[in-house]
Amino acid sequence: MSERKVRVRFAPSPTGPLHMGGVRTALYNYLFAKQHNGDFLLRIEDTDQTRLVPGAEEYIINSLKWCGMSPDEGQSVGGDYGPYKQSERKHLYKQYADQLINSGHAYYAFDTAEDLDRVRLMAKKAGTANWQYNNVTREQMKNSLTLPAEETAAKLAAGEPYVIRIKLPRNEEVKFEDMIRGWVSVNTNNMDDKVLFKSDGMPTYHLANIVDDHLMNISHVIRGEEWLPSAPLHILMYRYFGWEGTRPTFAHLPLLLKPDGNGKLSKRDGDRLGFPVFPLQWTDPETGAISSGYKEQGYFAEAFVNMLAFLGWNPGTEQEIFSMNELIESFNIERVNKAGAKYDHDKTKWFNQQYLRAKSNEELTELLMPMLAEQNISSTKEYSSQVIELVKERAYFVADIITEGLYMFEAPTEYDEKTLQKKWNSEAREHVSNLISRFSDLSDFSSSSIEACFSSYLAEKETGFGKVGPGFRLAVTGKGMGPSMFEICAILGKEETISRMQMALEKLPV
RNA sequence: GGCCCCUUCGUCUAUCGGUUAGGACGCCAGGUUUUCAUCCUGGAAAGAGGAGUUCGAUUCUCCUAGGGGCUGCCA
Repeated sequence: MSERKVRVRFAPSPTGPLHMGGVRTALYNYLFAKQHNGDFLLRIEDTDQTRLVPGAEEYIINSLKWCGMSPDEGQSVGGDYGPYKQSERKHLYKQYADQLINSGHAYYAFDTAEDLDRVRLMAKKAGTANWQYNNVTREQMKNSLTLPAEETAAKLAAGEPYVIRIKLPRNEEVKFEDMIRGWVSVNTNNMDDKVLFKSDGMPTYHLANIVDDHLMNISHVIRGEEWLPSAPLHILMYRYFGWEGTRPTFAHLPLLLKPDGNGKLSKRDGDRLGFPVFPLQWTDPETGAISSGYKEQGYFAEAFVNMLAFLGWNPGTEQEIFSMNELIESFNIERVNKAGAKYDHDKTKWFNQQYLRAKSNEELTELLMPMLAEQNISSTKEYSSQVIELVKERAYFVADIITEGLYMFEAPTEYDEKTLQKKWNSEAREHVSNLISRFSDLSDFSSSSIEACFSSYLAEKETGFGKVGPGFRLAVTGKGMGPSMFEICAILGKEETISRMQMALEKLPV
């Protein structure tokens, strides 16, 4: 049973940007494939031509790429089972729908959309629950089951629009084993005769999905829980097609939920709650509205992926930081939780911080240099690296190094108001002035040397750090808090430090 | 409404019948720090409720409640 090569697919619909829930589904597919030396495919499910959004397909591909989950096969990469976009496979599906009609498992239905609307409306008015086209109501509808054969033939010959619906049996228990949920069972009386083939000549998800998974030799279907209710339908379809022997194993993933309130995480929650829901920034092609992305917000792809992996799965150990390779090794689909998980943005930030700290100063320098250039801040790699070492511990994002330590690159242009009022007085000015001359005499302007000089000054004046420190910091950095002043000054250098102190004395009268 | 799935600290979760119910995020307190951040130490914080099975249930079964999903010629 386990000789079959693992082949999984991520099959998004290009109706908009892929959100983080979708990315996690892709991730679990990817991890499962890689740990079994299998294939990870990307198939674009664009059977609903009315909902296509320009740029969405490209966005999906770019998102997977950013996350480090390149498909082995699929749209944009090719492979032996292409094409990998359903609209390009359109010609394939009709024959399979016909096969089901011929075997008595499907039928033509001629009810128009308006007919159905009317019936549903009437049912609603009559106070009955949602009307369904099922093994009871189909008797009252216009289809090849109720119409005389000649009339059906005539309608088809006349080119009258029709759909093909599956014909579900009455009162049959459909059971299947889900890798995550165990046995799931549904009675066909609670299911409806889903449309398999639409009047526009395109298959619906249900048909295209089953046909393609079969044709592409998919071994495991790992998808979101929203598909669980239609899984029994799919099970039945595999049976009716005679493909039960190679039917993929199913795994339905728990959903990602809103951090507050109820419901699944949706595209709107990001703006409402102040965090991105998309991996990459997205510009709506129609409205021009911009939705922020994790990448643009400064998250490392590894941190984003690590966070997503832990939303619904854990290794059972206390390790939380996992590289993609470690995830591939440790992932176990049977350890995926059943219940939905609320997204926690604080935890995401924490993950990013962990990754930031794990990076070497060299790596961070490479990331920082272009950001500095963008802001027209000139600096050498060597100098930047020193600043990184200094402020790294207080940063969550690479950009924080600039916002936290801007004064390391540029002399302050403004001074913290609160510190100014509380700590800047004639005494503080006096100390700064005195320190200027002390510093001028220093030949060794290292952190320890500055500290020694500073300490002896305090001793001499018989005063404490609290009397001198804040004004000193304000003069040099413009801030009321920050890293060690001695290290700041050592990195800035003697000349710059003294010049800033002099500037403060000029600009900040008491 | 119907059907299906789910239910341990605020959040993500560990526990595969016997534990002082563990960890992480966040929060609080103390320590370190001239300051802030970091870091260290400590703390508060959970088995939805009710039956049953069992010597013993967070763990197994059932019921109730709550949450989620689906209920389209959308995926």
